[in-house]
Amino acid sequence: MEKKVRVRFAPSPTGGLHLGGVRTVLYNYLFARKHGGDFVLRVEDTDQNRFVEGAEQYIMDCLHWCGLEPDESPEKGGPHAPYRQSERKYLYYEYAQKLVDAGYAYYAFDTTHELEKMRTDFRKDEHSVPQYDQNTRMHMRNSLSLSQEEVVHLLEKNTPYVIRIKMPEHRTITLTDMIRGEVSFDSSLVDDKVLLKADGMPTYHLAVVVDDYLMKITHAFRGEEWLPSAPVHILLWEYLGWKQDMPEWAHLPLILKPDGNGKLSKRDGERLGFPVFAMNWTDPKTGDTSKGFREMGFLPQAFVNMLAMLGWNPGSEQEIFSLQELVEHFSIERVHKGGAKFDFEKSKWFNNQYIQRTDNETLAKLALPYIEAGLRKSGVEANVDMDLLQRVAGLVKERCTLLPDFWEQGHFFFATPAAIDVAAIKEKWNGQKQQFFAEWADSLESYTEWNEKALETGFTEFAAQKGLKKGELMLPLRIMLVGGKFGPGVFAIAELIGKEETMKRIKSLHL
RNA sequence: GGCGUGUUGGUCAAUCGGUUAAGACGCCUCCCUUUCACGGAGGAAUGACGGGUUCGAUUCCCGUACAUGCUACCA
Repeated sequence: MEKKVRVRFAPSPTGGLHLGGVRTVLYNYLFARKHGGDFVLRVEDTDQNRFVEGAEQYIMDCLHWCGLEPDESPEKGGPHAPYRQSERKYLYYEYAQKLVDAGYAYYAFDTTHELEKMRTDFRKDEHSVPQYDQNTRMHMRNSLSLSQEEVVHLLEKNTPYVIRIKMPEHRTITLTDMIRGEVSFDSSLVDDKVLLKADGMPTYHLAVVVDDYLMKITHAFRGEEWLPSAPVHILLWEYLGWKQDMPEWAHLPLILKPDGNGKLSKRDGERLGFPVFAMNWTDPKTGDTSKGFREMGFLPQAFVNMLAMLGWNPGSEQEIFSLQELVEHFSIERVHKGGAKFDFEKSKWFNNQYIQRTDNETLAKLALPYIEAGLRKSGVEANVDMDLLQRVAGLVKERCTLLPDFWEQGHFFFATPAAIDVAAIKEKWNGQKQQFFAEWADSLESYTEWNEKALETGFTEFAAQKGLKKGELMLPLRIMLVGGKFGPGVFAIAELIGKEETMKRIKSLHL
């Protein structure tokens, strides 16, 4: 019988969750759902120096916002709890010790200074950087180079030590990656990675193998930056005697900066003016806040859809996918090998597409906070009629790419425009027009039917009566009602703001 | 420097050896709209470069270049 699919997202709680991280979550989630498997969230908090308060909760909040809920997590628990590596600390030592006993790993007593010295002393030329490996390990202080008595003595004295893997000399280690196919490494070129740190915590290398085994992970997705250390992990699976249970690997491509080169970083977002994190992230130490897609006004569905298409595509022309559709169409084999430059313009396009497809009632709820904030900012009492907001949302949604645009595009429905772009009509303005509008405004009083159609008909007839071209009057009317050259049809606007307000706005224009 | 990975238009990308090399974003032109958008029509790449293999290569192989990742008691 096939093993049940189990995947995991294993972030370090060190800061905000960026695009690449969310995409890794997404691919994990899609794969799990597609194969009826489990999606586990495991927190890799083994580095006490980099631990950031609140980061774990923040990550879970991001997953929740995106609608990518894990089946097992520190919060939810599950059959393999605990899901926080710091709470699993006691587990790892046993396996590290097992490796030492079997001769696959060794104790190393070197101090930071000794390591630094080795790296300068063994420097072969200007450019090469020596590493702790088969060429240097016998020159260091470890259980391979020291006599057994010395080792025992050091251990008894409680000398701080780490446990390092002993990389074999000449082995070609091959892994079959679901995205890249076969990738080979020469074991003698890989260094003796630290497995267990002096503080008793495992490094990523040990922890990921032990936990993936214990949690019965069948498919391991992670960023491409892990590919170089994959041979260490494969060896560990073998040395621990678990080779038949090793998950299938998939190393995901990186998300790159839109301009220049390199992978996308927090800095790029600040520099180029777009978010890099899923939600706002405030560093508790510096107090600095980095913008998030959520706060910028993205719909989570659009954000997720955009991310899915960054490095994967279904092979068809379809671009808009619900999460359910993504689950149906997703295949890890169609994930790209190469990194993709992030394009914020395309992200905005996705958001606009989603806004257009969202029903007015939902949109009104989403837009409400922005409308209220806008009103408060303009000193108007924020008492928004939800019924009106729904109709407004329907009218302006195709010109909104981000949620705050609902205020930009619709503020004049809720408050008399503060700024009137008189310059737009000043040149062609004259007394005749001034009079026309004054008279039309008065005639509005007698309208029994107040709707777009009646207004337009009435306006057209009135213009004809006065011998004026309707076309010359449309822009002025818009400026009076809206304040600028934008927005939905003028008569639809007049219908919504009502008779009284329409008359008031027309009459208040003086130039 | 070493090792790994990658390279189709400005960007995301289809093509699993034979097509006029899809489509989307962005850009430009036009239509619709006497606003702005949405929507619609159209315009712009010969596939990093050089060798092979093949009747035939963007698609397979090799080299070069470039890009990118790793090279921590960080993940």
